[in-house]
Amino acid sequence: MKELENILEQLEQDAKEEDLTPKQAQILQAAVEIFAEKGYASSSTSEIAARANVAEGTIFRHYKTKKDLLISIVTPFMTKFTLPFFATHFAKNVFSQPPEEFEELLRTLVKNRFHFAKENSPLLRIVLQEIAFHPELQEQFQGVFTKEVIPRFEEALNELKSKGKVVDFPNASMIRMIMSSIIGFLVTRFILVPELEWDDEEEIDRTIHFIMHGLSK
Amino acid sequence: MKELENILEQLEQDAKEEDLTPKQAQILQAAVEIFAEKGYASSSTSEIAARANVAEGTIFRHYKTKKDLLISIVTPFMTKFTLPFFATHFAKNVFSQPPEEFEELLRTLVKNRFHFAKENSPLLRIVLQEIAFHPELQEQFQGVFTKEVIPRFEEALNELKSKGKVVDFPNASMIRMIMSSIIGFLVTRFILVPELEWDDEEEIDRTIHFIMHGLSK
Amino acid sequence: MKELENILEQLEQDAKEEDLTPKQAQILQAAVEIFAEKGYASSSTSEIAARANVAEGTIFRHYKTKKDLLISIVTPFMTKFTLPFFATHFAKNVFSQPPEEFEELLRTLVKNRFHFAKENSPLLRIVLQEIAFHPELQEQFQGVFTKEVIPRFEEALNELKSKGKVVDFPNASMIRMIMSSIIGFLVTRFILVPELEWDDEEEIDRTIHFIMHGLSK
Amino acid sequence: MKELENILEQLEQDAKEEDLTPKQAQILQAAVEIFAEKGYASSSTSEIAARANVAEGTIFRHYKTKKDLLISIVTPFMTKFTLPFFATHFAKNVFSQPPEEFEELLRTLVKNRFHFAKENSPLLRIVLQEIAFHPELQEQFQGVFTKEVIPRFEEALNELKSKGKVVDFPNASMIRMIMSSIIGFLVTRFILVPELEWDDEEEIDRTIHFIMHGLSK
DNA sequence: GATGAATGAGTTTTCATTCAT
DNA sequence: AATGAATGAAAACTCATTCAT
Repeated sequence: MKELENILEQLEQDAKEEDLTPKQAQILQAAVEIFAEKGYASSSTSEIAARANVAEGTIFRHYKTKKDLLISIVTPFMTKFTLPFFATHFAKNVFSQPPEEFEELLRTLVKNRFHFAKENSPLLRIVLQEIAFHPELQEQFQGVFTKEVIPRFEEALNELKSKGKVVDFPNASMIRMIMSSIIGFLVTRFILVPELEWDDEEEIDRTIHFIMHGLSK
Repeated sequence: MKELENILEQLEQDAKEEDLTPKQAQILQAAVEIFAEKGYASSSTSEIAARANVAEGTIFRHYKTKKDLLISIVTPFMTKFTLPFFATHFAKNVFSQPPEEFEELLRTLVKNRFHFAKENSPLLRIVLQEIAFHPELQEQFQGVFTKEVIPRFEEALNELKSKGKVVDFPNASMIRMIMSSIIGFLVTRFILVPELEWDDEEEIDRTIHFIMHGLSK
Repeated sequence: MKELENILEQLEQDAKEEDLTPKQAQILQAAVEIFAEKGYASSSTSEIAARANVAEGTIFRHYKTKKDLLISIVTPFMTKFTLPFFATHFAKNVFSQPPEEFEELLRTLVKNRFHFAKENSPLLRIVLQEIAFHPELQEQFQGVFTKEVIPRFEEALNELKSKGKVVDFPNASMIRMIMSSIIGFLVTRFILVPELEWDDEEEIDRTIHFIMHGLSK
Repeated sequence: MKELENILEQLEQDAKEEDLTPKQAQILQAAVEIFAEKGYASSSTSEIAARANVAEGTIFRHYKTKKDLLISIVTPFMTKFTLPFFATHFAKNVFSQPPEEFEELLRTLVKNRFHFAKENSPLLRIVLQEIAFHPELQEQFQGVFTKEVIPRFEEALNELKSKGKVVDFPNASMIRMIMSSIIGFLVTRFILVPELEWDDEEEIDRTIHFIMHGLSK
């Protein structure tokens, strides 16, 4: 069972491998599109059924409620987006490296998430819009974020601080700045003005520059 | 007719000055609260009416549609939030000043918007959530932003670049970075974790530091 | 107090002579227009108020209910339209005359009602549409019609029959035929295709011809 | 799939043959009754639902709007009522026949439409009341009437005129007179005073007499 | 007399969900 | 598994009428 970056393609694959029935995959596809277009609350299950070429009842055979459908869509995205923030295949002690290493790591991370966002921008949109209103999603996110992302960030930042390579701000502030810059970039790139001609390589570099200099003493 | 920073207090004032009937002010109050809590699409006019102590029909006497109500709430906020980004009371040629001046300007700007956001955080929330789904709001924002904010930013950035004080990135990128940092801060401060004990002065300074260093060569 | 054929002009006159306040006249005017356009049930008092340049409450100061307003409009029209079907100024024994006289009488009658309909086509329209649904109107009409119109028709028809000038159908049938022809003409002329270029004189003559020959043996 | 004259019975048949669900047929039945009683604008979908023993939502599953329901009711009636005015099963050149033939044709036509009106008087009522207010209905009627009815009438009238059998009025006038007489009869018979004891055969003959003599020189 | 804000009962319409087939 | 007709609760919205000013 191959793992794919594009969650929608993953769906098709899952369908073939019978993790999902084909109808189920169609439903998820349609739901992602429609949720992204109009938001969860303004999307109707009947419209989703229509776009999925499926009877209205079929949705509820697979997902007990509409909310269930949302969660089934958002959960895998959230884990896949957040988890590999410092993915397991990075060297364990990547942060004991000199700061150029940190920059390099950051660059990899950003490129990484960049491609993921590119492949899944409707999902990114859904998460950003809906997380505010669904405690279930917040908890999920909270869990993954505080358990996986924060600790690794802190590890890295503490290391850098101890070497005097970065300014001595609270970790929370620094993480916020880094995340704001990255998410601000992704949102602008894929949601606000995706129609622009972007030089993505350059823009990533600029964002890295901004973060690295921003954190310097 | 005094102008108030807090848009909700402004409502009460407007009501007294008969720009608005008292019921109308109650409706707006209630709508802001409920829209912020559950989002526009999940808010029902009947709930708004109940919270406002008003008959449901009364809402529609003053606002032809529910969407109308949203727009009546968001429009004044958007202009007041965006317009004074570089308010007219700043010295006209503030940007011909040395870069310390820019930093000072930025600090004023951030404090400025910080207080506005503090006073109006439910409105900030509403705008961020709803702008994605309502073309009317997008246009309004677009208009005010490209006409008022962008040109002044560009003026300042060009000046700084010509003096070699900042890195030579496209203006659009730089504006995005600055805005991401500010908005990321405001959102974290007032929406994501408002319950935290924040040292606001310090945090503003850190954010300024991050932006100024981030833009340096 | 002059009596006018055009009921709307009559309104203005009444207003001047203080039978009606000016606002009241405006209300009636507006109501006639709107009732004729969309029908009683689909007309809203607020729209009437708007078109009359009057506050919503003002309507109800003069007419206790919306239905009241309808009746105030329809009643004078109905009496004026039906009553003079064989007006009092016709010679009492007009029907003891030879049949050429009947034809002449019919012609006068039709021209008469023709001009009245021309002046008051919106009212004609309102009556035709609404009489079906309002027992009050039906009673009124019934009263005037069976008391004033039928007896005179019968008188005339009996006379003609006794002279062998017309076919011997039941009076009810004959009245129906005559009325269908006249109303069919008026409705076509003023309601169905008023935009056509009509040669009214000719058309009236044709209608008379049709009725007279139709009733002949 | 038999074709029935009574549109309501047709509904039941359609229901059995699964053109319509049973609930759908109940809805149409109830709607016809209620529209006829109180008029379209004064009928509420909730009352229709109640009379049809159906949830209100069920109406909207089958008919997108209340107007849609009206149109679904009126359209088949209008075609069935108007189309066979000179039905295709009449001999093609029926009008090249001597005038007795025309009278016979007219008689068939009237009896024809008489029975149809008898079976469907509520529908007749609805059409007469509502056509004035719904452009959609007007267009439909216009279409069918000018395409099917008028040309055949004209053909017949021209033939009769050329033979000097009838008076030389414009066709439009003659058609109006004929139609007024027929519709005036049907309306009186089935809508205005259906409770009367009518001798229908006789009354049809009288109406034919009236028309034929009316059109004579 | 005139106003127009306010009402609340009623209207059309939507929609997630159920269930018999 | 899949369908789609049916539901009923709730949504947005309308409107005749009242009433304080």
